[in-house]
Order: sequence, then structure tokens, then C-alpha cells
Amino acid sequence: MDTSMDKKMRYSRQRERIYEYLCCSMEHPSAEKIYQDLRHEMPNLSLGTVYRNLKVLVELGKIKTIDSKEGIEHYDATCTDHVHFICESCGTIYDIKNIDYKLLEESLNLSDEFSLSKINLSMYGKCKNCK
Amino acid sequence: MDTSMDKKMRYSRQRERIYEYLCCSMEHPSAEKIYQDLRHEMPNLSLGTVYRNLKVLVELGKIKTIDSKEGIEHYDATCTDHVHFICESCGTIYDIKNIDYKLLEESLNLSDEFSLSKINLSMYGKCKNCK
DNA sequence: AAAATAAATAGTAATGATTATCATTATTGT
DNA sequence: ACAATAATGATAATCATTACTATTTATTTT
Repeated sequence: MDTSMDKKMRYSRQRERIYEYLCCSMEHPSAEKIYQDLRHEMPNLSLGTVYRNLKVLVELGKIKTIDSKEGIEHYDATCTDHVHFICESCGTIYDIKNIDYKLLEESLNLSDEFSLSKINLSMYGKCKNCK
Repeated sequence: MDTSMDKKMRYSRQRERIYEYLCCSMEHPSAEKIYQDLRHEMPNLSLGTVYRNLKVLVELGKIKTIDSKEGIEHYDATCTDHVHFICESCGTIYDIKNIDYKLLEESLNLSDEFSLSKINLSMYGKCKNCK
């Protein structure tokens, strides 16, 4: 909401740790999962702090959100281009990295009435272990 | 949750009307929007009934959900294959219909460790009116 | 280095979309 | 028409996320 008068950001151990956690994690955790895991080493970390910092990190472009199934938001620190394959049996979210974006954009046949800025692509199916 | 013992479904004027409304609508409404519009002709329609029937219609495969931005679910009765273009300025959701799915799947370069059953694709950018 | 400042936190209350509950109403097979 | 039971309407409950506020902490100023 605060568009003018940008206030300068200060260092916070909590934000640093949340970002570090996400960078190391391979499993695209939810805010709740991050909170539960970091609680052990930061006993009075607050869930609100996790949400607040995830939002900040998204605005800074350092992490991304994944609109996974049913309502709960998940987060991802891998900021190179990639999309997700979500297994319908076990729910695991896999990173798929070798997309041919030129071919992909071509397949969309978008008329020039639209200017494209972002593609949100997820795939569903069964993974190696489940099929 | 009820996997065994399928109980037989009965006709309901409310469900019929909700489905009809969705088929005629061109704007991918939310449950709340549907409720507010149908309230006039069905004064004691309940919001819960709208949610319940939308869920049933999705299970029957007669309509689809669109995981639009920020949390609120939207619904769509166009069940031919198509994806959505969501304008970042005005929020309008457009149907994009002439996708080349063969080319699209090719561009994904999926290893055969995964068996694909569904693709969820949304595009973001600016529409004709907003750019 | 101490005081002044303002950003960030922890803890908790509030919000808002969706679901569950349950007494009542409506549909369908006999 | 009647019994069986699915669907409704009204409302309460749930649950992820956000807002609020007194306090703590990081930075700036003196």
C-alpha cells in the first residue's frame, strides 16, 4: 500500500534465517512448515514474522510463490526459470528445469492483442515412485 | 471422503440454476459473485449451497476451477481445452483457445520418469485495453 | 559511546473464504 | 400417498493469512 516514501530496510536475523532455510530446502515448504522447523532454533519466532518476511522476500524477487493445490501457499527460493510437476499420489512437488521456452511460447498462439509478461505452468500426474 | 457406497444424486433447482448461470457467464465468477447474482431470483438461496454445488459440479467434471490470484477460487463452465490469460492491470480473465498442445508438451522435455495427466497453465500480462 | 529514530518482532486478535452441522424441506422409488 | 434419504438454508466452526500494538532491536545522529 505504501507507494511513495520508501522506508529503508533493516537487517533482521529472522529474515536472514528464513531465506537461508528456503535456499537449502528442496521441498517447497509452506509458511507453517518453515515456522515449525525454525521454532526449534529460534524459540520465540512468531508465525506472523514468517509470513511478513516471506512477503518481503517475494517483493524483493528473492523467492517465488507456488499456488499449489487447496489454498495453502508454498514458497521456493530457486529463482532460475523452472516449473513444477506435482504428483497426484504423494503430493511431492518436483522442479522441471529444461523447458524450451521459445517452443512453449510458440505453442500458445497468442494474438498480439496480449502482451505476455509471465507464464504460470504446473503439471499434474504420477511420479516415478507412484506409477 | 465417501469413497464406497455412492449415494444417488437427486435433482435440485439450485444446482441446475448455478450450472446454467455458469454456462451463460463469460466472466469466470467466484462463489460469492454467483451467490450475489442468483440471490435476486432465489431470495433464500444460501452461500453454503453455492459452494456445495460448485464442488459437486467440479467432481462431475461439468465445470472447472481457476486458481486465480490471491486466494479466491473462480469457476468456469467452458470445458473444452483452453487456458487463461489474466490481465495484471484490470484483472480480467480471458480464455485462450487455440493452443497447440502437441507442441506445448514437446516444449516441456519431460523425462519418462513422469506420467503427465493434466497441465495447468495461466498467463499474465496486459490485455488490449490496458497496454 | 549514549541518545534519538524508526524498522522489525512477538503475541494476539481480527479477517475472510470455505466447510461442517443440523433441523427442515424436497425429490424419488414403491 | 408414503417412506427413505438427498439437498437445502441458516448459522457456527475452521483455518490460512493479515492487522494491531506494545516492546525490542538495528541504525543514525549527536
